[in-house]
Amino acid sequence: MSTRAEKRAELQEKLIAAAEGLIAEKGLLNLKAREVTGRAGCALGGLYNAFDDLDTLIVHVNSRTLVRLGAALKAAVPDGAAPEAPFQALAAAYVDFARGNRRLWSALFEHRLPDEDVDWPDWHMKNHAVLVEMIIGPLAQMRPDLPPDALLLRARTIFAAVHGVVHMSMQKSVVGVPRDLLAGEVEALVESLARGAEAARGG
Amino acid sequence: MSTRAEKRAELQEKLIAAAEGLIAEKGLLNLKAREVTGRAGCALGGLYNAFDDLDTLIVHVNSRTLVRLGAALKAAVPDGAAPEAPFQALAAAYVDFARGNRRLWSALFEHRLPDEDVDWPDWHMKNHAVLVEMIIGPLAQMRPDLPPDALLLRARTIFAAVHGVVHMSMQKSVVGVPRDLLAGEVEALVESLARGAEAARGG
DNA sequence: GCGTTAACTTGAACGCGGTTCACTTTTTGA
DNA sequence: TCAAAAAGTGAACCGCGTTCAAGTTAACGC
Repeated sequence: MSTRAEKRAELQEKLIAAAEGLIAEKGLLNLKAREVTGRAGCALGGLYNAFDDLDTLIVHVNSRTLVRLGAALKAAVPDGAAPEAPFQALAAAYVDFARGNRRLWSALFEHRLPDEDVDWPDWHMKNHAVLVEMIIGPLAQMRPDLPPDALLLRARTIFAAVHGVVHMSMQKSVVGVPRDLLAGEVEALVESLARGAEAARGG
Repeated sequence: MSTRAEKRAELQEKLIAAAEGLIAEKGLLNLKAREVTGRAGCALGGLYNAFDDLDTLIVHVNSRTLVRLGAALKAAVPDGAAPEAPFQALAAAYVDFARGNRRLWSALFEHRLPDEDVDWPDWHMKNHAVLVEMIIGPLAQMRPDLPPDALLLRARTIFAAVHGVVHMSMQKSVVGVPRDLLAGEVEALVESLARGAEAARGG
């Protein structure tokens, strides 16, 4: 009976669940190691043989959130490919997810690694890529003139543009769009982008 | 001789300058009270009779950055009003400022107040508003059909969209546009938005 | 089984860093 | 010139991430 690896995995799971719950309740900024281990039912030090440090634990929570977000986006576009509709569906689903998972979603972008120039683990980057990959398909249909690398680039830009509007609205930033008008503004933005793409393909 | 207010103002100025320099060099995350007061030439406690706390000092640095940013944007649009040119000029100036003041610019958006639901001082909100107000003028020319409040809303959306692209590119976010391609992508985005607005005015 | 070893668990202790505080020095107003 | 108020000072406080020495438990060869 290899209880060793099992118990380790169990503890990791409990810690991730505890951290996830605490972030959802109180925000990433108020996440404390002692509270996480308390809720997970282990000693303070236990965190540090399950994970390298608190940051790593947060990355795991974020990856889990990204998986859920990816699933929500996939569910939003019904696979029957129409030319422009997927954009609006994706954007709307993104807004919905952000609103329905405010603090966990914020944690995705609030979290910074302590050292500015070391980068994230590969598997986490892969999870992030999902966000952009969903856009590439529909975009390729609208812009058959663009080569693959330009498509990827443009997809990132489109994602970042939509994300920017959502992000500034969600943190009640001074210049953000009021929350109840967010969906409408994102829709207008996406329509603009779609029209712009249309025009660019033609010209 | 009223040295009282003078010396207080001098110390505040030295603290702001010190914090500004340290943020520019090492980033907001690495700003330490002891280092600030050290550089400003006062004791640790001195910070706390010049400002309420370190957060307040950071807000002052940020406001100063916003003023510089506002000036850079104003300088970019030559006051001779053309219909679409100002958008590209503003966006390009925004990109330039962000690139040329990376850490101070990042600090504008990284900084969070400890309590999630108390809001910023009025004067700081006013400084922030500048970002959006610059957009309203040109936008009003392109969209004479929109009433003032809709213009303000749409200006916020446009700002947030451009900002989002710049932001994700500047922090080397996983899904961000590579830095050297940023200017081009922002230009393409703004062109899309402009075309979209054009089309919307017509229809 | 049994002993040895390696891994895990634990909570006290460490170190960093923002904030406070008792104390001294300076400025103010009469 | 003097009492009261303000500002300056740095040691001490405290929250919090991380480490560590000690005790406990699983793993594996015999």
